[in-house]
Amino acid sequence: MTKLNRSVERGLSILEVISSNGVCSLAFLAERTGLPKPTILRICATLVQQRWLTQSRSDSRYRVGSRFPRVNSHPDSIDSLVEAGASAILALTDATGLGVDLAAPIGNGRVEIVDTTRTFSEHGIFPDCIGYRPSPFRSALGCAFLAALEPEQEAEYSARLAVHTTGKDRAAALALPAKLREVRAQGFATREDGYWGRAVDYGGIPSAIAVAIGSPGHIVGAVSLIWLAEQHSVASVAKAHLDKLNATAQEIGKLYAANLG
Amino acid sequence: MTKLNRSVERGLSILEVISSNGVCSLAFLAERTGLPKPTILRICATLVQQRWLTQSRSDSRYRVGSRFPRVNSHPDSIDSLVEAGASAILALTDATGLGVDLAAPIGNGRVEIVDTTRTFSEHGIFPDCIGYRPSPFRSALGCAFLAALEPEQEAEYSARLAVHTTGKDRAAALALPAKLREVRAQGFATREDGYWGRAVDYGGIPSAIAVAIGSPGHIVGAVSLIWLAEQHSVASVAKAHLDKLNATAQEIGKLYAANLG
DNA sequence: AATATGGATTTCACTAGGTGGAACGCTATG
DNA sequence: CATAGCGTTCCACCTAGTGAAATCCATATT
Repeated sequence: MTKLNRSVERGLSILEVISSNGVCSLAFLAERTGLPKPTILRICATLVQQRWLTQSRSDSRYRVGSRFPRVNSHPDSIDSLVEAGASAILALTDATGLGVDLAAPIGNGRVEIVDTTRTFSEHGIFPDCIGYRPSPFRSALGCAFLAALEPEQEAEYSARLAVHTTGKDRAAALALPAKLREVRAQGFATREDGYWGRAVDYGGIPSAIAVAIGSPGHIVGAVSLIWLAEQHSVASVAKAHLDKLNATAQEIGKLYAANLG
Repeated sequence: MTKLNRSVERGLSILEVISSNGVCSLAFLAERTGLPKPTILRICATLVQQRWLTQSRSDSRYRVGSRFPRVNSHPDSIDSLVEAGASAILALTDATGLGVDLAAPIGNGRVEIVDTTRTFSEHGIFPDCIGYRPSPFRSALGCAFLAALEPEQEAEYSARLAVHTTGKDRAAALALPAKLREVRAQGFATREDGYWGRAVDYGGIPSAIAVAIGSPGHIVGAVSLIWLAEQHSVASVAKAHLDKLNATAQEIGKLYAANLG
């Protein structure tokens, strides 16, 4: 058997973690890959130098770079969505007292968080989530997006997503059809219990509900309300704020369409 | 300065060569990257094991695998094009005595060779080119395709292509606008002198002329005539066969449209 | 202001892991 | 049958990668 190259293996696993999770800190990469930090630092430095990754100047976290052969993403449409959503999500935060996340599809059935109103002092949840790509199966945003798609497109994406799925996500992927039926029935998606429930990353375990933005067959994103699980139940937040969340989604959708037209 | 990781660098350069050139043999990779073959073999074995590459069982050449975050390709439309072109390119070979290549766009401004009539004994040029992605700037097929696009789409693609361009291709990329004007003026595209002119890969230095298939704004591919440079000049082949080449392109375009309708 | 915390980064001695020239086996060509 | 070029294997060499520990640095806490 031909020998393999360990460094290349490690480089690929880092690329895979970043490409499926979006922006990643060194510590997060260490946790996910099980590699020592200096090793990751050197490999990431190489990837950055080759522009497969870029590194944020302020917090030195990594995300995919210009040379990464990405699935056709539409940076323009992401910009439009952020612009369309800016004031609406602030208003929703004011009205509810909760954090609001805005996510855009990135073309492969997944979404990426593109804006947020979270602040640590107000919502007890760390705000540095922009660029993060939550699980398509287990997160509120991811499920809201998938549930709103036309059946054919949903089938195509979920088949493609299943290929790259491992570990806990695998189980969630198998349970997806049931979950999406539930989402459609109740009119909003929820974050799976325990999903990414590392208190250290949030300051506390979060709960969230999310709905899609757009009309069936042309979904342009998703918005969510997010709060500390210990403070409110999903049911109570849904009862109190779901209508506002839906109104916000519709407003953003309209504004988005208007901006493009 | 943080140290870099040489193996990772090498792995990336291999991925880049394969992703832009399509199917690649070990020897081709060795030539392009300047690395010794055993090193490439080990790195490719790693990439194959991680499914970033697949290796053809018959001739052990490499191409992108299921884990490679690929640009959306359209296998269906490629199939249609091959079907639509099959008899037409055979007829063109019969009529001209030259080799004919058929290429389809892969969605990022580049084309991939999807069928050929080349046989070594008849045309003195090796036929194992299917799956290969010729340079968008320097090959006849690539330029014919770009020159036929609408200005906006051409601008978008060439901007995107320029990002990933290095070495000799970089110079060619800068000269592209002039080259495309020339292509439009004379009605066909030519292979750049010396482009991949390694006699060893062809049995001899080839020349080629190419035209696009389709109507402006909806280009579905390109066809080329290819021959040994020492046997005919570009001018003489164009004078003798350009009309047949154009007729073939039109015929394939019509058939393609009919098959889809 | 001082202290504590938890990241990112640097250092450095060690040696596992990668290297590549040379040799091999195979297949197609002449 | 000889040749050429390919992918692949071998293996002695030693560099290039490693990772525990130390250091730096920014932010939160007292």
